[in-house]
Amino acid sequence: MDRYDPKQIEPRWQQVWADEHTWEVTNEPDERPKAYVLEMLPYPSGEPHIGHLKNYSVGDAVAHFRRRTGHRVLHPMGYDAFGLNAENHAIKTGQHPRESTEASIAEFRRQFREWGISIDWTREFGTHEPRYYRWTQWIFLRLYERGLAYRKEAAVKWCPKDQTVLANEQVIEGRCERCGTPVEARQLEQWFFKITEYADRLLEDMGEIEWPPNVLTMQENWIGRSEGAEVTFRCEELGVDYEVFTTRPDTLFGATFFVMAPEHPDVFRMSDAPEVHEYVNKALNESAEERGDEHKQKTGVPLGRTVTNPVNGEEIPVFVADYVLMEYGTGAIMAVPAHDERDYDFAKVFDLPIRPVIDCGELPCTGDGPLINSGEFDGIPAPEAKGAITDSLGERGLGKPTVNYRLRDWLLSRQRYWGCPIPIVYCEKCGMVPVPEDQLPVELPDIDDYLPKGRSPLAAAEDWVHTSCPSCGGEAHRETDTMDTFVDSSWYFLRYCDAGNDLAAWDREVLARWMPVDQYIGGIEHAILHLMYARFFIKALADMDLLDVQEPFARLFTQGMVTRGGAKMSKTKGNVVSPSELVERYGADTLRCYILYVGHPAEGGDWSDEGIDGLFRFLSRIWRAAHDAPEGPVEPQGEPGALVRKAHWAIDKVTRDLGDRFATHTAIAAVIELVNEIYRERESADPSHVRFAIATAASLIFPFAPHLGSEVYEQMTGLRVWEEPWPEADPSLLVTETVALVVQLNGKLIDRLEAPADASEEEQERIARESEKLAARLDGKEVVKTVVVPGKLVNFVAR
RNA sequence: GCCGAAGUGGCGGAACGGUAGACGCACGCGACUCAAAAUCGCGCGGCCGAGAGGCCGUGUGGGUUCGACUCCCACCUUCGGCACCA
Repeated sequence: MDRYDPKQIEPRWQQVWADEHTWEVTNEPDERPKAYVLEMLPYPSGEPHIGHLKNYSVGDAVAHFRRRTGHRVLHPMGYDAFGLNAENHAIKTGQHPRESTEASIAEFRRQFREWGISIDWTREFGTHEPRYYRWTQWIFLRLYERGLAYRKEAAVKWCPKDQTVLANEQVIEGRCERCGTPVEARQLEQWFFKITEYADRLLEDMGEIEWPPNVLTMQENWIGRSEGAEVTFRCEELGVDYEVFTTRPDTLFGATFFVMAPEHPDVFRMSDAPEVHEYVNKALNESAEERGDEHKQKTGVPLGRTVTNPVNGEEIPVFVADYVLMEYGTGAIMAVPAHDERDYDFAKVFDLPIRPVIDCGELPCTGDGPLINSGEFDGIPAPEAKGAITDSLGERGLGKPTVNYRLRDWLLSRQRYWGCPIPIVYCEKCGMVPVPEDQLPVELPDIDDYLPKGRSPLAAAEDWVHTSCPSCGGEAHRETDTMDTFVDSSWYFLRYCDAGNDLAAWDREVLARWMPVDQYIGGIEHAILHLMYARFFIKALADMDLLDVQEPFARLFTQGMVTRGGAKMSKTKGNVVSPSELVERYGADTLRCYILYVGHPAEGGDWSDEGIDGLFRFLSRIWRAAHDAPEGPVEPQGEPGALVRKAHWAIDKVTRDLGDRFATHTAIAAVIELVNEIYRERESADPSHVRFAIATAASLIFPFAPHLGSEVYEQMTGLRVWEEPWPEADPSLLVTETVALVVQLNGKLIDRLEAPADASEEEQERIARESEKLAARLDGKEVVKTVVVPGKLVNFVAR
């Protein structure tokens, strides 16, 4: 071999790592600190794309770095295997989702090996395997026992194309997250997880995790906690009290009407008029998109009734209007047109009184100011008045402080086939009965027709559906909905810790040895969905005394999305970049380095393979330097020269970039600089220095290009680089004897002079004053001030 | 509309308030070669200048500072999240 040939190098090292089980770790404790490094598990559909390569390249660099800095690293892999893609494929082709999914898994596995990712394969599983989903069902039953999984009829989001309900989190701008179809509202009985019970703890515990602030903010906004008051408006004619939620009890005196959502159960009780029925029906049949259009003019119908404003006894008219949402607050609002834009618009359309009660400028104004037209509260600043008015209502039993959330409970049932069955049976006598633990898993039966028909395709598997009641033995039928795939991925990281355990989902002690995940790595698109669900699961399981952590992921790194032509890669758009061709052409090491070099991995960007040649050249240069290297020891002999200093500089730079800030791009750039220096100095420097620099370059590039790193390091030292500790920079070699002292005049660079690195401020100033350029530029001007930055520069301020 | 991030050469991108453009791509020149590729070396923000050198330059306008890509204020543009949430 006389040129760098990844086709020879890469398979050889992959074989070594497979044969020797290099990346496997046991669950036995040892003296090293643990590090659980995890990338989000892939959703196996087709073959991996370049975004996967980026994700696992980042994670692998971290895993290697942690291993070589003395950690016992857990770095496992699995597959989020249930889901709609495989099922839709089955509808088209008749191929069982299991077959297409497992074919895809085989391809992902093959490529992960081809990329040289350092995975402990003994812990691998797919979430569609009964040995895994048995425990997903077990967790469901624990949540059920605790009242955290429940069935309820509610207005839910329905995707007419996928023929299934969706969680709120899976509706993006009124459309189905998966297929983009506008969703419809339906009144259905469904399974929910009570994530709202954890809203406050999901917020509070954000202080305990090191996550990107934008992700925390997104979750915070999603949870949408707002403090306010619950206020009672009584309808005397009906003799019914209606509660409303408001964040602005200070504006109560300005409430001039009252509005109910079309879904509010009491609308027809208020008025049975035909126009009311017509309006409600129309609103209910509108898509979320149509109804939510912000430019739409306000519509509504008066209900011919009044309710009493509790602060002043005023009778105000009641309307039904679709701008009020049933799912937030109580589904009814007090309307304050002077201080709420929506109420203002509505009042304008229906010519309702607009009464300012806060002196805050032009109406409608939502800001603060002193109260007016508010009786005894006049003059009080609005923020203060909130409490005062709420207290005064409280004394009369007509209001109290309360907190509301935007977050809704997690709707987890899906009317689809390819998912984890919900382990519940319905018995005519006993009602809803959980499947006993020893009868798990409830296995997914094979069926012929995958086409959804508004109910789960499982309902057609009659032999499977008909069963006996675990409680009384009588006739019963199984739940035919399956679980949202986000349930599967909300606990997979726990299973990796104890993947082979057939007796339990995990052994608590083993779990305690690995959890929490020290470094989690994945796409920003999961900022809310997966990352919030998993946090909820861990908290719920901790409350059941089943594990010992409160947060699953101690540190999170979100990589930016790789796009193509400005769009997210997808098979339907036909813009997927497949890594396998590029690996074929350049080798995995080049591609891995390239994707980590084009920019900080947290940044997204449009894919272009321009520049990949440069990284191939760079790795070739390392290889060739080693190939042509002189014989001898790798320990630098004699006085360390520029090359040895450069090597230590690179060690320091890569260590800081990788350890502190995931700056893989500047870390690789530092190794490139070192290699450039090797080429400049290799004729003139001491041979041992050259050898040391080459071995150092191999050692530093190893986390990014593990095959080449191993190859060159072995060639130079006879050792296996992954068994060697991470190099340490010698601080004495990071400083030089002389520095280029910058001379500035009024903050502008005018000269550079050589000065001793340890020169005192006075000496520095004296040296700088001798600058000929300074003298020429000063030209009679007077220096009025001198600023000295030790070891760096001297700035003369002159007029 | 609200919240957040970002605007730097032809391109991807560097730069604890202290030498703007590291490193790579593309491009140009040279060496090697019969030649080409590969490789090795050099150059490469703009303007003026034969050169030495000078002036301008980090989205726009202001401010703080001896000194601002970096901090503050306003604006413009792009991207991401949320969006009739009371």
